[in-house]
Amino acid sequence: MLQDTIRDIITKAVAALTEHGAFPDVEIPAVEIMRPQVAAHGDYSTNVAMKLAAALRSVGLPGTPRALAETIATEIREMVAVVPAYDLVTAVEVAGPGFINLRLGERWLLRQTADVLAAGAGLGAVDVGRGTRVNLEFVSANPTGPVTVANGRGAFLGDALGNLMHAAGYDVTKEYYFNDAGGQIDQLGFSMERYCRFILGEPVFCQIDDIENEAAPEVVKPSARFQKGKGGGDSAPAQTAAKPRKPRGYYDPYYESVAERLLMRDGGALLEGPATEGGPALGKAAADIIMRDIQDTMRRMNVEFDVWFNQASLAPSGEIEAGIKALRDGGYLEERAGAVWMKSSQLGDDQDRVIIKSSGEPTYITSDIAYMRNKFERGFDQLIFILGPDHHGYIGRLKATAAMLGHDPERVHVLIYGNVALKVGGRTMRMGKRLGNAVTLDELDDELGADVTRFFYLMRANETPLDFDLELARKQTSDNPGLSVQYAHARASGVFRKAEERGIAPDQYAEADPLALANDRPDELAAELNLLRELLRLEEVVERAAATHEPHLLTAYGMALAEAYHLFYDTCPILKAGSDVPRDVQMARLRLMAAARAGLARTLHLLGMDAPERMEREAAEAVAHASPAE
RNA sequence: GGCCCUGUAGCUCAAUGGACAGAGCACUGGUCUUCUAAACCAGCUAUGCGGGUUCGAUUCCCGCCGGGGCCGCCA
Repeated sequence: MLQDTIRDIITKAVAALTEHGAFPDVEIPAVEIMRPQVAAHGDYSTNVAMKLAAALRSVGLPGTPRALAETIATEIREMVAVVPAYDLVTAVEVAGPGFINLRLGERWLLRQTADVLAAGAGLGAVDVGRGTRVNLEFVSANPTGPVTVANGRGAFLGDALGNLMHAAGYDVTKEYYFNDAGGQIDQLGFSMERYCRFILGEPVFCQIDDIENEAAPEVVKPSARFQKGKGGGDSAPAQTAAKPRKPRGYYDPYYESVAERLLMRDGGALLEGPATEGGPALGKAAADIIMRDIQDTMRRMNVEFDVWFNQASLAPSGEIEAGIKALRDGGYLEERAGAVWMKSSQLGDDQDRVIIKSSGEPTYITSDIAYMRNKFERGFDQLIFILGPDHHGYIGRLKATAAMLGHDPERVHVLIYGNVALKVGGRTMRMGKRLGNAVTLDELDDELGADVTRFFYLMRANETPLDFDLELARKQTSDNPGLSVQYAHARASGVFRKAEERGIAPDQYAEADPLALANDRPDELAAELNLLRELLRLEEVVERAAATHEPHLLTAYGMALAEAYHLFYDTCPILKAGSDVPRDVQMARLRLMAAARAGLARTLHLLGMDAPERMEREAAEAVAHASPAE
């Protein structure tokens, strides 16, 4: 990595000086490399002289940061002049309170065009992961309803993070855990039975009253069909402050469609079995349908999973028992008031947890234990959980569970993302399945398309709340920065189409000498070098985004790369009519543009987006016509 | 009450303890007979409050104020 070479140079220079006794005998601080925010400060910067000065001062020795910086800078200058591998640095300056700033050479930068192109689809790949086996679990929404805008955030975060970690050298398995067991499935069955009987024409209307007795009216919104005969009409949502009680079952037009499919598939046979009271069989069958819906949604959003894991598979395989036994053998279980508790609080959890109720039934926690044990047994070195904002209490419990299973809790990483709210008509509304106003990911996809939706989600830092302004996103599609990145790629593709029309074949510029650009006008050269700097930065972005689990760094990079590309495009003509570009410059720019296009494509693919060859402009015009300036 | 996240430009958000706090949108001007103007250029405005650590704090620590969330023998 470029950054490693820079670090190497500085470290070696300091070490050489220390060896020659240039510094008194103090502990040499670790070298930190920074990317200055201001271009005038060079490409890389280090504060090692200031750290060294502080170390000297602490033992009563003299030495100002700037003087030390000058000494180190002189050594670096000598090294880069002599060592061929260090020829990338051409300028070393001391600035400010004692920074040492390094600048990459223009000719060296221009030559990197070849490296970027040679990297191809592996551009930006690094190997900090060294094959570490990572299990990345995300979404894991319950199969009791469609994926919503809220829990959909995990889908994009997980998918993009998986891509990033893969590029950073990790062996990543992306996994979805279906909670297709337990009381919620029985509840699903309960409402399925009602819907099925309703569809079959059985008199179940009276049961609406049951529902409404169980929850505040605004919580339950049965479909219009289900509601007919009530004559209630649509009353304005009450401004209730009271927390509504959870209704038994799930009611919303979506569930009616599930019931319809259930009936088509099983012909209502499940309704007649003796075991339908409470609806476990119906619930399981409905969950199967919903799971397929969720998988369809994920496919539509281009979110890929390697493993779809079913909670229901754990009990038959004996893994639940094995998990409980593992905790018991570890001495972590205790009986209290007829229930079995795990003593997780001694391992950092907020509290102890019941794992077997006094009724003898296991809680869902036993499944979680068995599932984590299953993951470790599959040989994963790291487990990453991407969870919604209401799950922060899981962090301690999951880590404690790992510890109780005999693993280092540091191998468990829990990433909690921020709340998602929809902005409609300038008002932000909270959503939730239980508030009955959840917007699904499919609906968002219909409105905006998978790529725009994804970019919008990935622009924010994980923990930042996401206010999804649907109207703005819909109306301003053409201004969406994500599309700007795709447009940059499409624009580059257009140039190559044009080149082909002019009879310029790829092999004519494949070997072009990039140094032909060294004599360009200053503004042209600046745009070209700026573009190369951005392209070379991708590996640093990949490394950091993977290490910190922050895919939004890549979207920010994508915008910066697109901006650098657009500036290059506008400043440096190649085939533009009326431009008088020498042949060798033309070829070198085509080669550079090929590198830029590769970088844009790679960035888009890492984000999980398409890199389009062309983009139509109708959409933008339609928007312009739809909202004429007043 | 305990715990988690959060407060940066008019709005939505960035900023591995660094130098002059950046983008996008919005707004105001300028660039198309030209490789796609879905672009480019110029301009405007910000770290909630008070302490502390540090050569240096948006970042780390403490307190206050404000916003969101979680604290079941539900899953």
